[in-house]
Amino acid sequence: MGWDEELNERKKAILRSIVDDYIHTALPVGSRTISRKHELGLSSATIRNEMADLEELGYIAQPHTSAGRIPSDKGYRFYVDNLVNIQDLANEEMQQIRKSMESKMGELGDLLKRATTLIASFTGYTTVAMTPHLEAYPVRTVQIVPVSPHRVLVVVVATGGIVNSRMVRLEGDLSEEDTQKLASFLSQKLSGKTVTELTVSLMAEAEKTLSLPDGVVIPVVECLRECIRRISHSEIVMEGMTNLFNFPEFNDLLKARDVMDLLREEDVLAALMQTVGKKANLEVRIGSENKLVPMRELSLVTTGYGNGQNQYGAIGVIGPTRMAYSRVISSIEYVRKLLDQEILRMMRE
Amino acid sequence: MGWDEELNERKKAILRSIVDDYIHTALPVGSRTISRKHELGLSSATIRNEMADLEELGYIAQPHTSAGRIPSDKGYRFYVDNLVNIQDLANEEMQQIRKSMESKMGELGDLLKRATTLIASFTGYTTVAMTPHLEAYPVRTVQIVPVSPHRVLVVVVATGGIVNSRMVRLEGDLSEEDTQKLASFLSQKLSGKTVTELTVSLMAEAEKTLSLPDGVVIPVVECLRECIRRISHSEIVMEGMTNLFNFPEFNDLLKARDVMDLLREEDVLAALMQTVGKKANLEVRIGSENKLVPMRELSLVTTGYGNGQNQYGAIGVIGPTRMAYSRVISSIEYVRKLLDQEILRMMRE
DNA sequence: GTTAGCACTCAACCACAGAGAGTGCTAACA
DNA sequence: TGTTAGCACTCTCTGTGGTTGAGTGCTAAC
Repeated sequence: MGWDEELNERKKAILRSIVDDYIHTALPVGSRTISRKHELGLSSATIRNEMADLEELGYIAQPHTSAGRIPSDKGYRFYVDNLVNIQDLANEEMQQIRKSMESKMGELGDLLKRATTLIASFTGYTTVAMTPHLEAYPVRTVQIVPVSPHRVLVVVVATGGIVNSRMVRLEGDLSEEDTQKLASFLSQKLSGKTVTELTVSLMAEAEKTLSLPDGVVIPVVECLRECIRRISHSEIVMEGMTNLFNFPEFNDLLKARDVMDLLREEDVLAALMQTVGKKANLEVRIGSENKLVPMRELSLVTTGYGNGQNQYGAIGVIGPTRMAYSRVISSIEYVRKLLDQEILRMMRE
Repeated sequence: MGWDEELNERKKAILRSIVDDYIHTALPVGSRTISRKHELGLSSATIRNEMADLEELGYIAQPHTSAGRIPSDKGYRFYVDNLVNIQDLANEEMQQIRKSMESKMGELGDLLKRATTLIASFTGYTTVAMTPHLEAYPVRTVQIVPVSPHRVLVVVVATGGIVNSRMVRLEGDLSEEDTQKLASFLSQKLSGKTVTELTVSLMAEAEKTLSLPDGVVIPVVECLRECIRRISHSEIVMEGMTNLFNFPEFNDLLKARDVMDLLREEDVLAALMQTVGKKANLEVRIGSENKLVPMRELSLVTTGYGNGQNQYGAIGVIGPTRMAYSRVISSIEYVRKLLDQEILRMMRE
């Protein structure tokens, strides 16, 4: 990318000024504004000339002839890659986040929820988080707890404090002893497995090996399958959805609806975040860089999180392309750091 | 209420026409429209006279001098109490609902979610449901499942298939045997209790009676408390939130925001629904009849549900005061009937 | 008691002018 | 040669005034 040569220092400074200004006014910014507000020691005329160049190169655009310039997606991209100054959060802010993240009896879900809420309130945008996949969490044990004569609670414990349980009704009776047998059989078969190997053959084997009463194995295994599905099915947490209404770009009710509809669809969000999950690093997708059509006017800042090895969920911030990238990046990075630590702690236990 | 005398048959017919018309056009309805569309055999002039009376009595109002009339809250109230024709759902519609509600391995949460989705899609409004209180579900047993050396899963089973479980980390060791002892102690103490009697004295008693290692009882009881809190804390399910955007009354972005903010607050919704929970019957709150300020321009149709005795949750439909009351009432009533049946079935097992 | 007719009201729509912000271009300047 | 002042030009935005049309209330006739 010959970008470094394409723009001299002065052009970079002007582009930065335009983006910075536009990010917090949402108004096209003119040459005079820049020459006054930002101390570049240049007259508006000079800046006009440079802006004409920047426009020709595609970094900025004019909504109409007599308006100032707004950054294009390419402009934002350059800004994010080369110009943005990432400032650490203020000390009190970091402290506030740390305090909120410290959990006494944390389960992963709670923790993520808190992290998401924090980022949403610190950035003022919509924040989404996804829990890790099943692959990240091999099954540790399966327990079966008798509840009433014909009902048992199936509990699946995976590594990392992940638990899911579900009640199931049995067709036949199940003695205390048989319960035990079935549970340890299933535990043994599934322990360490990360993939759902709950095939028909497993059921057949269970029925043959254990000689249990009819109408017991199938419901239990079905239930187990559902539990594992729930663990593996990445859960989506979202906070600050209505934050987007604060921005003038969504004053148009039609656009607002589109975005709302997008955010309402958990599947879509999940798909969106899944593409991130594998990578740990911070990623910024600006406007048209997004594949999803309704996201074309939005930016998405994401990062994976996890224990530093292979298990990753993802967090993302969604806002207008005119996004306070600096603030978003520093917030999300800091929260992610703490999140990683907490998870590591939880896994170790 | 001298309403029956206040309005003669003709006035009632005209009021009904106005409400019916306004409900599906959202446009102020004029005298000519009524004399043409609805077959009352009256000229527009006559209707104008009657409308002047209805306005004086407060049933309808004029947005401005040269506009038609729109119903007032009082008008809607009269309509709902005296004029609305509740029509049963079509046979295919009922069948569709029945099919969706039939659950194979139903847990209450799933069932409610499905019911809510159904009503939202049948009415086109926002639908909210609340799970029943704890009082409805006495604790049956407490189970403690060992997971790893220092971690156990606490499971609370209440009547009616309600289960909640939560992982807790222990400070000290807990043998298999002690686990058993503690669980049966807690089960015994809490069984049948509907109120959380998890006082400090209980912990003290447990520690004295059972002579367990340090750092075990307190975390477990804390965890138990949390489980019970979760069961008792009415959960809110909502569907079709964005449906409201379809209505012109929310074209104003400011109003839309207000409503969104209202709906986002689970606590507020919970409070709203809780006032309904105790009563089983259908209730309609129109506009200003609502206590909550942001609800003053909305209507809320609610009904309790349960097993016919004392345990009630609630379902509600939220929409503009200009709501298709007939359709909403028939939908909600039908779903509630099925829901009651399902719950009764679940409780019996 | 009902209806036709008429004058009146008022929101909604449109056209148009003026203001203001910002530009591109030219010519002067360092 | 790069920078700047000046100027004509463009285009949005705002406010104003006139017109249209729906709907009303009132009066007088049926």
